[in-house]
Amino acid sequence: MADTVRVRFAPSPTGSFHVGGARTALFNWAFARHHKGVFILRIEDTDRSRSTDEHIVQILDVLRWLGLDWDEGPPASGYRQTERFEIYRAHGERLLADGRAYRCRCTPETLDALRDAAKARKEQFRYPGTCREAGVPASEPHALRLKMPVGGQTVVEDAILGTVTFDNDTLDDWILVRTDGTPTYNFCVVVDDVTMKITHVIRGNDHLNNTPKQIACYAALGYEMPLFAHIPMILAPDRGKMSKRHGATTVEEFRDQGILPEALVNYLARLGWSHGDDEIFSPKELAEHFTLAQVGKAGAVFDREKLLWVSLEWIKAAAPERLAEVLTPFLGPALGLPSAAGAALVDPARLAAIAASLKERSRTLVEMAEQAACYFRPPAAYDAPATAKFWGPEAPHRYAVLIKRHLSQEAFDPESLEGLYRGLAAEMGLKLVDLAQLTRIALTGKTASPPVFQVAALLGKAETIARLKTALAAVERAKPPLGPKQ
RNA sequence: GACCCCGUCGUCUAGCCUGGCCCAGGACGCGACCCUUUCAAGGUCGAGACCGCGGGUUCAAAUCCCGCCGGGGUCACCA
Repeated sequence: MADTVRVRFAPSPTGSFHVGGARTALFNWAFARHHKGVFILRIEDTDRSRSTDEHIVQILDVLRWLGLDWDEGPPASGYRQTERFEIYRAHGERLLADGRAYRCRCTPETLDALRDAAKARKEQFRYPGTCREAGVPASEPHALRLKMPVGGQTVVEDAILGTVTFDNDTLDDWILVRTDGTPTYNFCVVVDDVTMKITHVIRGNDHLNNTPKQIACYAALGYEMPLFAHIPMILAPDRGKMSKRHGATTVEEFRDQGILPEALVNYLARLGWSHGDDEIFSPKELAEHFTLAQVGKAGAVFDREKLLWVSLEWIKAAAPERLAEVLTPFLGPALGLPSAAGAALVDPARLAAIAASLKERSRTLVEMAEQAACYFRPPAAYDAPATAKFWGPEAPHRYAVLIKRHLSQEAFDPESLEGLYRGLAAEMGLKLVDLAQLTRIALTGKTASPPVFQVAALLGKAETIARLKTALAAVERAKPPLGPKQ
């Protein structure tokens, strides 16, 4: 390919950042990186009433969080449509001067009436071209319309869908510039893509029907067309549109749920794209393998379960130090404290060790933080099924022995502790599990936790013994010892 | 309604272009077993798709052709 690949992601800042948008951004990014091209971020904020600066900031934040770095775009100027009105105006004038566009004085009311009439006759409405040859003078209020070709067909050679054909007679003279002088979306897109020298337009399937209109605009302007690639939509489990009703839909929500960015990127990539039987891809591998030819045509249902699996895979693969860092903000909330409180709770090294003990049993950082609670405070209560099963008549005696042995235990690392327990179990004629579960309940309040010896080591000798004593007191309260021990 | 797109296990998908290696492979989820101080993780095995339906073409079709049905998208002086 002689020319450098230039692609863009062009969100409109009118709402929160949807995962569908994230995937479109991702495919563009991966395509650009794969071809050593340029990834451009452009803000489509022509809709001034709905566009807000907060949404723009949000878009930049999310893209950075996802690791989808752009080569051109904000904060540099010139990448927001509101900054580019002069360019659109000039192109509109040129089309008018070339006779490729014309002034139209039909009012929205007139058009609505025509639309209703067409609907009553069960016909599809198309602008009848009333002003096409009317030579409406500039002095009159007017919109600018593009002269669409009459008869024939417009063919879209889509990199994903193949050849898509539209009859020109189903297309009408659409509005380039409104009566108030503002350019319409379809016009801006064409002008922007052309002036930014976009080579491949990779966008959602919902834009396919805009494509023939835009192609006519490229032709009228005398510009070369980019290649188009329309990617399939992301669907809800009922195969409809994804909405809040189905749970999380925005990138921020997944971030708040404790999904790692590379996990979300990985999952989104596999929604509609594949590389053989491979499932796990780092962003770098994505860039390496991504091709439009391997993007599917059918819509893909968003499956939260699989996302969680991918998330677990990335948590398992993450370095403990990194986990400690990203886990910190989740700690406070998990302990019922303000989110800022988490940072003061532990030093990074200890938190890294904690994260390491939790990584293969946490699908999200939220789950990890919840499971980490036992490292920061004694159990608030003992799980009822657990005590029912393990706090038998012999429990007080065993706790007493455990406390005594822990007191005389010097080395408090997992291996030494395991040795202590194994020796003790043999001595008492018990299975390791009989002792281990008692300690686990004392330490965590539950029957499920990371390996107990690891938990005890992380807690330290003093805290471990304190919790064993608390548990002993609790068993005795619940079930007074039966006669003399031994 | 018109136009456009899509249709392989519940879900994501490989295979389709260049028919036979596919009575369809992988992954998630599900079930069983193994491992094991618990839960996970890991390992092994299993259930699960008449390749939307119906016709063709062909010695041979998930793969090519036609029709149908189903789903989705778009039909603004919104983006």
